[in-house]
This record gives sequence, C-alpha cells and structure tokens, in this order.
Amino acid sequence: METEALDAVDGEQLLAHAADIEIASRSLKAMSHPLRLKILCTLGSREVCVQGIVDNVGTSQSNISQHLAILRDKGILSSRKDANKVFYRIGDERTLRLIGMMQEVFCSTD
Amino acid sequence: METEALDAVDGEQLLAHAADIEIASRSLKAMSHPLRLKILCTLGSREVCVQGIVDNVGTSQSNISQHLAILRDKGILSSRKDANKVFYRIGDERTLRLIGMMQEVFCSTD
DNA sequence: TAAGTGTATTACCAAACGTTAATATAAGAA
DNA sequence: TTCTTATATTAACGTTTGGTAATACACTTA
Repeated sequence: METEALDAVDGEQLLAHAADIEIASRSLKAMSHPLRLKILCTLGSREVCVQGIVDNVGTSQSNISQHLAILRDKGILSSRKDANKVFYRIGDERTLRLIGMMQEVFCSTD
Repeated sequence: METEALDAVDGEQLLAHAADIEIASRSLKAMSHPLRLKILCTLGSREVCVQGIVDNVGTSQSNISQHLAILRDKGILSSRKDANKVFYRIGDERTLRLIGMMQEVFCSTD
C-alpha cells in the first residue's frame, strides 16, 4: 500500500475518470442505506434466503423485499430460487471487497 | 422451515454492531453523490480552496458550496480561512482511507 | 470610502426516496 | 382442490434531496 496515490501532485486526483466516479457513487449509494448495508453485511460471502435476511435485519418482509430489489437491479445481488425460497448472495466482486474494507475502517474491535 | 443457511454460520457477520452500521452508512451516504465523491477525490490528501474545487469539479459555486457544507457538517471535511479564501481538506481519517480503497476497487489500473 | 473577488445562505421547486398496507404470485402440503 | 408459506409488487403518502437563482456576507484593494 502506497500513500503516494493520496499525495496528489499538481492537478492529479483520485478516481479521475468520470465513468469511475459514476460507477463508484452508484455503488456507494446502494450501500448507504442502513438496512441495505445491514443486508450486505448479513450476506457477506454466504447465501441467505429472504426470510433469513428478514429475521436478521429486522423489518417487514415487504420492506426487505424492496431493498433486495434495489440491490438486485443495480447488479449488486444475485439470486437463486430453490423450491419456494429465494436465496440471495453478493454477486458483485467489487461490492464484496468494499464491504470487507468497510469492516476494516469502521469496526474498531476486530 | 429453519434458516439453516443463517444458523450454520451464526457468528459470522460483518459490521455486526448497530452503531457501526449507522456510522458507516452515514459516511457512505455523504460520499455517494457524484459531485461530493468528485470533491473528495479532488481533495485527496491536499488542501484546495473553493474556487479550485469549483474549477475542477465543474458546477456552480453555489452548488459546490452547498455540497461542501454537507461534507463539513458531517465531519468529513475541515476548513481553514486564509484572507478571503477558504481551503478545504479531508479531515476525517476514515474517509481518507475509504477514498483510497475506492480507488483500488473502482479504478482499472491504467 | 467604493468596487471587486471569494464564499455562504436562502427560497423555491421538482424529483427521488422510504415506509406501510394491501394485494398478487408461486410453490409446497394436506 | 384448498390451505399455507415464501416472496414480490403496487399504491399511497410524507420526507428528503438536489439544483437554480438570487442575495448576503467577508475580505481585499484602489
């Protein structure tokens, strides 16, 4: 890890490309809602069905379903149907990495 | 009927504490607007005055000032006044780390 | 002092967001 | 078939957000 990237020199800046900014802010926005972040943290790298997410996150089934739809539509989650259950997982590698990084940054005692 | 997928790895969940979730989502939300993310990337670890940010980010002075206020009020930016100019910098260490991480994740190595 | 430059604030409006409640769909069980 | 569980969708409504335009404030210089 080099700190040189942060020491922007004379006009140099991070995430310089407009497309990168758009993609990154889109992902951040998707993760920035407490319930959605909690969903993502509940999932981590495993697969959990909707009811499992509801039990863990703690709001109504309808509310969870709508947040899952947002994450799914943005390409962050992917799902698999088994019988009458639907299992979700984080299908976007970058998001998975970001969640891990969030833990490094925001969890003090680990 | 049981949520075995969840029970199987009961203890394994990222950002487990409610307080961490709140703090993290708050920071993410602040960064999740394209203009604000661009401001943060413009700053990096250096100090830039408002007009410099306006020139680099590219919207109205009023709009930039409002986004700066949001970031300042959330404790992400700190500022210093010199004559009639105001210089901003990222004053929150965690945000600085996150921005660096965003670069790792979202910037294709070119 | 007046004029000019740099920054912040306000008011207004439209659009996006988030929650609840109700309903719909799908699949397994009886 | 009918009942029950699991998940998704829709409508409605209040809240928040974001942008523009206008204006106010702060400081500097002539």
